[in-house]
Amino acid sequence: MADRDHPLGAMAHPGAGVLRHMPECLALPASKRAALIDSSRLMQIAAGAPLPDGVDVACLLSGRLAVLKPMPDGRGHIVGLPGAGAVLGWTAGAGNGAATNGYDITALEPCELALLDRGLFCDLLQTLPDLEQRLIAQVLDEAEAARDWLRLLAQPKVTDRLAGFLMMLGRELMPGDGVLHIPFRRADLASYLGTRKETLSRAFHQLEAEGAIRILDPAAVQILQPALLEDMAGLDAEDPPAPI
Amino acid sequence: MADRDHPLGAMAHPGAGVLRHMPECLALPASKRAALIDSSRLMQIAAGAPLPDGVDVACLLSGRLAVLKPMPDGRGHIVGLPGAGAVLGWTAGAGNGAATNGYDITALEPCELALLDRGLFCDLLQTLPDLEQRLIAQVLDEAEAARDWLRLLAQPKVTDRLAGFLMMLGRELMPGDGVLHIPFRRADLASYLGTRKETLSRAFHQLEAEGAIRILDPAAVQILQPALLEDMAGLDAEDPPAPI
DNA sequence: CGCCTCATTGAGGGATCTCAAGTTGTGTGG
DNA sequence: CCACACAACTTGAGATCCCTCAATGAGGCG
Repeated sequence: MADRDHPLGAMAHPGAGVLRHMPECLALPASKRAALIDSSRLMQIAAGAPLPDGVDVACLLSGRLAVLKPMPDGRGHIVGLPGAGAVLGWTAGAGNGAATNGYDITALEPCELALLDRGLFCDLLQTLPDLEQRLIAQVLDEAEAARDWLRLLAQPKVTDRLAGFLMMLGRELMPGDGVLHIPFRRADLASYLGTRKETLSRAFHQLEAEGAIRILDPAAVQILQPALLEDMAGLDAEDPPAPI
Repeated sequence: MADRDHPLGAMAHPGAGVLRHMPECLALPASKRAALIDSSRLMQIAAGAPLPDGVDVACLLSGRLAVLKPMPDGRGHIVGLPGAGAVLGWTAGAGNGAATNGYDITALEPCELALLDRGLFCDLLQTLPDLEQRLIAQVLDEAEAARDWLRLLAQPKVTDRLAGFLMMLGRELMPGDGVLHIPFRRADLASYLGTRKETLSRAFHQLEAEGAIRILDPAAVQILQPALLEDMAGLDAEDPPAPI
């Protein structure tokens, strides 16, 4: 197993902080749970920092990550925004490679990760079909989310794509006051949305002019009319309908 | 179990045709395999026809399907193009609903499906962890493919998106002569690629003018310069690089 | 302050959308 | 076989949107 003098491995009760947040997708019988928690270590990642190498199986306790697909030009393309409860690296034994399966993973906010022992976790998978089913459901949810991104990017107008992006970002991330923090620079967000930073900037200000949002600073907007954003992002009626 | 007088259930050796094509992802011990094949029925779907209601667990033996995510306007958005070997509906027990999990599934070509017995299949899943791992790998591959679609749709230019689409469509579907059948109407394909049918038509003819393809008829093109298409679809160098 | 990065704004040209008309191919009925 | 209707694709023209290049703020840092 890994060394015990990990940056955060020396704390007196390694499982205490983990236990407090352990997500429901890892609900387990008490004995198993205790063993898993006992073998876990807590890792914290600063906003903007990448997932360190060597992370094997891990569970995201708090914060939000960005999963980027590496591109030939050295940058990445946003591909998913897993939140608390996501389990990383558990599929590696299923035929893939490392914990991140070849993706770049970066923290969008300060994140807490529970590093789990692979051997123990794989044992749990084999003995608890229920756990495996929950993790499969998680993978299916991620695939579903990727398909929502597809629908979003298929909007012909940049302003509509931005509206959809804000809705997706806010769906699980927005506090009550409607203030949404945008954890991307303009150039990166533009790349994800299939446009350029200048056009994206204009799209932000157009949404503001239409009263849908208010720009607090380049990295934060207040959602004023979610319904308006949904309209722009959603349906665009076209020609007469027809089957394939 | 289901009735035995299914349109194709009355054939003398229901498993014979299935056995011939049974994909490797369903490789099983001989006895299990025989039982599964014995309980299966063969279904054929014409090109353009939707997957009939009531299909539970099924394995695609030949042909290609389109998975469409239903949209508010009644049309769907293309979300995946599973080919032979895909297993449908096996995740329903994992928390979701029907065989198609809420997607519209349509045959792009004449397809052969093996309809499997759910109870038997679930038993197999529980007793053969290897099988489940292969199916999980399949789900992960689908998620991966959805992410490729994301990259494709993030291209700012319609011609580039079309080039990428042709590459994706041809990756597993192209015969040796490079003639690619396009199983979508212009308006639908335009919707999937985030543009309009007129612009898409012009993009096709631009690709032809550049010598990358030759338009045989509206539903078939010959790929003349795959490398050129890859270039257009692939990398688009942008501003100076930077982390998130 | 100088220097850097990032966001914004402006201007011009190119790409795309939209509406409209023309073309092709197919099936139907005489 | 031909006339016709119909659907899908193509082409054209003008308006709009977007990309590109360039210049200007705004903020952080030595």
